Amino acid sequence: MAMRNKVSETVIRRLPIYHRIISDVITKGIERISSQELSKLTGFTASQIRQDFNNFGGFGQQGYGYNTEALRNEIAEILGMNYEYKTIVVGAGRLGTAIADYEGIKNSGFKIVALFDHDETKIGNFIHGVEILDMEKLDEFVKENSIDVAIITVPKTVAVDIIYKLSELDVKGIWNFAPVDVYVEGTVIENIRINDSLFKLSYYLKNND
Amino acid sequence: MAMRNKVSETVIRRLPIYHRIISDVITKGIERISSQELSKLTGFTASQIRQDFNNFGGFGQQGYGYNTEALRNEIAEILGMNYEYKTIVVGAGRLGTAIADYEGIKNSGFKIVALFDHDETKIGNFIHGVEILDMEKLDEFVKENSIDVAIITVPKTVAVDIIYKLSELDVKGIWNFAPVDVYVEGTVIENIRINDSLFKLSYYLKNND
DNA sequence: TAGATTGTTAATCGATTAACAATC
DNA sequence: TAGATTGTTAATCGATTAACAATC
Repeated sequence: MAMRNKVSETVIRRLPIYHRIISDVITKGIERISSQELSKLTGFTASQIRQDFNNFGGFGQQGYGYNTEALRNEIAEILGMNYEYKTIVVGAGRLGTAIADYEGIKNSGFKIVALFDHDETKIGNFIHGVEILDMEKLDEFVKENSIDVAIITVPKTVAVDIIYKLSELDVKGIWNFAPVDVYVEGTVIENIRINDSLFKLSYYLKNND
Repeated sequence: MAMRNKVSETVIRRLPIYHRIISDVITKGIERISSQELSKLTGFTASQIRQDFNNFGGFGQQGYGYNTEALRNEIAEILGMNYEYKTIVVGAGRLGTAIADYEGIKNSGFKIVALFDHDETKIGNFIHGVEILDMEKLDEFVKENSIDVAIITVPKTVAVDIIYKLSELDVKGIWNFAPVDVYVEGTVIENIRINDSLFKLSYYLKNND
């Protein structure tokens, strides 16, 4: 799988969907699948699916389709799911601990090594074997353990400063759950605007047809 | 604000962003704003912003720009944020309670009236004044209280069945956090694939330029 | 009025779909 | 081989950007 011209974000957004659906199919013991069948499962057109895959190289075989195992591995490789990222969770409230607890995280290559919080009643507790540390020790910990990724679940008011600081400390990726968009040169930031999705629901509740 | 031709989902997805940013601006006491200034704040082009708004009617004034208060109200109206939806949370684990607890929910017109769980140690507890009820009573409760919206935070394995059931019980909207895509005729379902966003992060960590 | 900025039409760009030759 | 289905080019569609007349 050689990487060529920049692939558009529209395509990247579909890759995790392909990965999930192909994984489901593999679980059912199915070894090959055509773009036609994938179309039924994903709702995308067969043509689009072939186009998407061919951004990264030819994964299929004419007259046969795609081998499900091979296809899943290719997509996992493209998405970087085979790497391990040392990850911390900043903010050990309900959301932070929910995320630390979440099955999907572990299987995706993000290894959570610590949580951080100011609350003294929380410090020292363990969430699924991972300790909650004092927020005061954040800088030191990040430096000493060369942390790759931080998941931000602190309130909006402090989130921005923490993200700037983590960027300076050379954290490479940020998964930000605080409802503010932050962009920092040289750091990959995914802003999760959970609220926005709720408004979308609200819109379609009103304009349902 | 009269509604005309179907507005594309691309536009709808931007509306919550406009709403959030205009709200911030209002907090700062700013009363008018041009598409040019909004462009700087949102990262969308001024032209696109004007196009987006004009899907719903002319909110601005030539030579002046947009009145921030009026604009926010128009967008809130379009998004249906002025309605109140009777909402339940199905699954009172860490994620379910985090969501029930979440500031953003209350301000967006979704009023959480109950949580549901099987776990007897949780039943009867209160999260921010909202009681956790026995999952067995879900059907009865939904019927008697004409629930509009359900937030699903139960595991994947049971999520699909619960969503089908809720649809039959006439719940109008579903905010689904289980990592399965569900579509049911006549019910508005927003599937939140929190995992997919993580994979996107993973991709950009690998292909950062 | 003159200046500013919208609303809207036209031009461009990018993404999706259709079609089919290549080939397993 | 014949049938199936990919990989890829060309056609279409939709979304974004540019431009500017309308007008506050």
